[in-house]
Amino acid sequence: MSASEGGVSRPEGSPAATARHAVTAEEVARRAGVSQSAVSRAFTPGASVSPKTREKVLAAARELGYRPNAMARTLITNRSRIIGVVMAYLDNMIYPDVLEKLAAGLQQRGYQMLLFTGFKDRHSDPVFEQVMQYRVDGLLLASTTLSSDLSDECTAAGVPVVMFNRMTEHPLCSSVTSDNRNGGRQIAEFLVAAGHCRFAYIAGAAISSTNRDREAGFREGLSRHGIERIAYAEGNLELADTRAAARGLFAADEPPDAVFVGSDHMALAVMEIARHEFGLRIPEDVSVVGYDDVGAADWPSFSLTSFTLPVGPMVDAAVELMMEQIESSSILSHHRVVPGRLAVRGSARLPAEPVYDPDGTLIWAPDGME
Amino acid sequence: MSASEGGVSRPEGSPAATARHAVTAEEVARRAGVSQSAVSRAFTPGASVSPKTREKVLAAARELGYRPNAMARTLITNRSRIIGVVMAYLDNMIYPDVLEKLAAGLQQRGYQMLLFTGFKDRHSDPVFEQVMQYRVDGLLLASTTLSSDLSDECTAAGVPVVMFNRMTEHPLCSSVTSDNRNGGRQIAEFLVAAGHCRFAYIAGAAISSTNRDREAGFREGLSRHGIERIAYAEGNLELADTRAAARGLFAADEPPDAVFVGSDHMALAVMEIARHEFGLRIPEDVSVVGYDDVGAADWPSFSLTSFTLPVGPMVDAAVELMMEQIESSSILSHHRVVPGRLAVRGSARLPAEPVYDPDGTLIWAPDGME
DNA sequence: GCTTTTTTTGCATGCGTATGCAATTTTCTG
DNA sequence: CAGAAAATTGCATACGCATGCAAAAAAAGC
Repeated sequence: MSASEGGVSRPEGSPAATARHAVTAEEVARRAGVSQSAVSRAFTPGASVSPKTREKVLAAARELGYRPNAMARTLITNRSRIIGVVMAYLDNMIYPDVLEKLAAGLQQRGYQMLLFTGFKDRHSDPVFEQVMQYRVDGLLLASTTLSSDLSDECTAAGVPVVMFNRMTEHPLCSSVTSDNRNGGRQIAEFLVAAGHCRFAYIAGAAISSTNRDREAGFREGLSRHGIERIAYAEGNLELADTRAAARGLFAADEPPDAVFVGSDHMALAVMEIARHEFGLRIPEDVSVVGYDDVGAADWPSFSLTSFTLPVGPMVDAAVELMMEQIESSSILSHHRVVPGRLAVRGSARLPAEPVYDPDGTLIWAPDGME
Repeated sequence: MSASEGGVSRPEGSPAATARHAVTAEEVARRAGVSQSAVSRAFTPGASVSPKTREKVLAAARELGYRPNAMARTLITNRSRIIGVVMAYLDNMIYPDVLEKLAAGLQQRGYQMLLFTGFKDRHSDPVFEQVMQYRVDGLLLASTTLSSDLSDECTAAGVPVVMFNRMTEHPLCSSVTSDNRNGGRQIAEFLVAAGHCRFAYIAGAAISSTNRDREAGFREGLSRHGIERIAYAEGNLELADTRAAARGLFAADEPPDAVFVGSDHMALAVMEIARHEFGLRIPEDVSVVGYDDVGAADWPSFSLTSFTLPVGPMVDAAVELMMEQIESSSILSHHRVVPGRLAVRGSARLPAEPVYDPDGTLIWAPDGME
């Protein structure tokens, strides 16, 4: 018996025995006295097996520590039960939330998640090859887009693509977004009603549909009130850029008295700059409104007025859209827009009167009114 | 030709043609006029193929849109090149960061990540079966632990387990943690040096090794100065619980003048409560110190003094540990502790003199001193 | 040019499972 | 209890690829 050091850490060269031989259905079959087919069927819901054999099989499986090999199954069924999830970055606090809810939703339907992330800035194309080699049953893209070519390849391979929080003009993708345009417009209405006159918009990823729609809605809303001059800067979803953008706006000759920031993630940074670098009071000196309604928006320090990104319903919609396509093995092109609402808090001045959308829906009313 | 509606959304019943027949190595072989083996070799780095045939194969593959089937390969090689990552929740902002860096690190080495998350509170055991069916080459557990039985099962299956930010007494797991104990102690030294006298500790997950070590270090440090009475409450890593814990502490007859909160995630919530519910000034009335040094700790609104969780180096260590075990197909039990340092900001009163650890290392010095 | 050595290639097989089909057993019907 | 119908079972095969082995081709040595 070799002397062995005490303590919790073993020396490098003393690996535990490594069998690395997984138990197969064959072995279970032998043990249970049935055929391999029987074992397979015992593990396939709805297959034709008598309760008696199923029991025998399950018992043998338990004894041997058998676990069906998902890879082998995939080879036969042509279904991996894996969804490829591409999420370039996770900075924006909504994405961890999305990830959790998504995982739960997929898990519940027996699907797993192959995650691709951590390649901020860059395009998704490089990871595409990898994803496809694993024969994912579907592809969910969040915080990123796919080139048109690759999208075609998915279609050719029969892999449905669902874009989350991004639209695409590509004809064979589905997408789930919040009501960005309406959100932008309602924020405009709200700010105008509060009597603001110098507006600014800080963009997220300028090329993304999400940003485009929020901005378009905002401009549309202001335009209805004859306001066309809107200070503009790009935060690019990066905190550093956002801070620079905010500094530029607040340092201007006529600084804005109302800023709509394309996402809460950036809006919080803008608030910090306004207060601590420019000594501005919020909302007395400047109103700040965000979009997404992340958890921190509700913290007293920020109390950020924000338009809700309904993560739960959006994830549900995305999962449904995905499952629908997988189960019917057909590529659809549905675009689901999930409504949100303006969460009014303290970072923006309150209007004196109720505010209505052009279509007549109530955006906000003072306590006790309407 | 059937009439088709215009617009971006197609009616439900009009799926695109779905081939769902992936190109196989066989087909590529035929097209290139070689054997299937040749195709396989053309795609296997280091295999024996002449440049000429490789070119022919690659050309044919490109024309047909061939992509090796990772599942089939796994079946043969017994290597999935997939790491199962279990991360019960992502609330704590360090975890999205971990996820990004981990994905990047694994990707770089040709590995993918099968993510399991979104089952807050519950144990990891239920998802375990799922993970194992996909024949992951390794298992990384963060923000969760595995029962001893399951850990054994991994060993039996030859799957290395690396715990991230958690230790385990199980003999056949590896782990990577920050220097929790030292962190806790340095924080104690720092607070004592600043002249505090009524201390409190708010725990994260009371059962976790991470919390245990941070707390032990903190108590040890205070004990060195004869301080044994420490107010205690559990935040349980949940914001709601944390707020309740903070309320309890600040509402006490003798509220603490220095609070060490087991993680920044909770510490920020504690600051909010202190300021906005109790009107306390930080650090004049109470010092708050956290652990992790998340991004928001550096925001001016918080300026949270915190002990660094060195995410980058920790992830690197975890990946290395994993690869080492996979490549040698042996289960090791290494425990790596990555050092951090106290990031001193404004949420805790500053000592007048430099602060040293018992072992002599400098924890902090006033500007211009030492 | 011919033998020896090295490189390249194809053949055949197996990885672990699902499933159509035919054989067998069980259940039902009268 | 016999016969028909239904349920269960095993056999054989295929999924797409990697790899040992032997055959063939190319390169090297003389």
